[in-house]
Amino acid sequence: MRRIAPDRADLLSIIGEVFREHGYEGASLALIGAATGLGKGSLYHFFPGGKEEMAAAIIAHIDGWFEENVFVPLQDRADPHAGIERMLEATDRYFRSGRRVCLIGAFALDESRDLFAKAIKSYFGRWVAHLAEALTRTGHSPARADELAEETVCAIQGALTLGRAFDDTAVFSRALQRARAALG
Amino acid sequence: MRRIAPDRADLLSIIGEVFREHGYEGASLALIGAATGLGKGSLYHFFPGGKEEMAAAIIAHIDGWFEENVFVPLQDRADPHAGIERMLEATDRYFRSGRRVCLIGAFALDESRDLFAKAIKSYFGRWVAHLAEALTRTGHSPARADELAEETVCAIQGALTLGRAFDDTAVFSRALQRARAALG
DNA sequence: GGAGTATTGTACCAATCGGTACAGTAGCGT
DNA sequence: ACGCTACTGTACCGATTGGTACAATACTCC
Repeated sequence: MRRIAPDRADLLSIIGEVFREHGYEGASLALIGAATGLGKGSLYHFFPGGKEEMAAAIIAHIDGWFEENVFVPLQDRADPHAGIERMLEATDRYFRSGRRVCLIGAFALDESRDLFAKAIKSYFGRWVAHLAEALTRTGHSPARADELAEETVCAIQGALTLGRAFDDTAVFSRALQRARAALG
Repeated sequence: MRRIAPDRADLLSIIGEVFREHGYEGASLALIGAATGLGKGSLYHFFPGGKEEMAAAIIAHIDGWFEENVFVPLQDRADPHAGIERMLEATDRYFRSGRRVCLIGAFALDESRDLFAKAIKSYFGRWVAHLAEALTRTGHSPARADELAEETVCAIQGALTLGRAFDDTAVFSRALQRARAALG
């Protein structure tokens, strides 16, 4: 009966979009099934832990992507400026220039935060910490680097919210431009 | 059978907290009933349109609060600096120094945005626009004022997200301090 | 105190929720 | 061709969802 042989990464991406669009509560198994083309049988075969395991796997998947494409570049000791630029590019790519919303940010807002608090805290914590370290390498004082890093991640998250509210991707582009100027 | 005679504002505040905490989908009538102490009979008496009417009424209620406490002060033509300071104080008060999350921002992220798109867009739009006007009065060019206003509202929204992720109200306080410095 | 309205609890509804059980099929290695 | 595992569809579960109906009670004004 196998229709598609979806590798796990594809599956996680699809399910991730459902969570992104509808939130944790709103993402029903019916919606997930429709989006993936999989019945409950298959879904529970891949994720015996059900919805909660799906969400956890997606968070881990996103976390892995950021680790590789955002956090690792920031640790470039040779050229911190290049690392920061690569982070901004990866961020723009990931959020599709503002067309996409931050799933982990959305989870942070409502009650689903309690289920995934550790992972959420770790994700944002590493983002800020690695950016701050890169900024100290570009010559900023540790205190100033912490401040700038937190400000930048706040600006990105806020721009995703406002961009979505206005249904206008330009908000996100402008925020990234400002970040580029402030960090450069 | 009447136990309490809750005025509508109190009722909206209580229900608002439920939506804030659980999101639109997650805020079930059972939760709302438990929080307010009202049965379905009463709830549907006050809000014949059900959950959607409740959410719309809450958005309007919040909108009204911001209109009065945030947007009107920003329109102070005599002393724009004082208006901006009053906006920052009201914002801090409203979000309880970061302990509270922005309901309208949360709605903007998930699918419930589609139901309330107009109201959400208007809320953030007026916030940015009135702040920008105040900034032109303090001597900024219109272009620079728009930029600063958008940046500030993004920073506030982002700080609410990060503050909640870290479970740390200091994130929000620092963001407001930065805003104060940038706008002053 | 009586009439009329505002408010309430309860019973009920079909639909959907997340989750389980399981028999059956597909695909693969041998 | 065989057996084993991976995968899948379907039927089903109890609980909960948002919503309706309505009779009963509380309150208000005359």
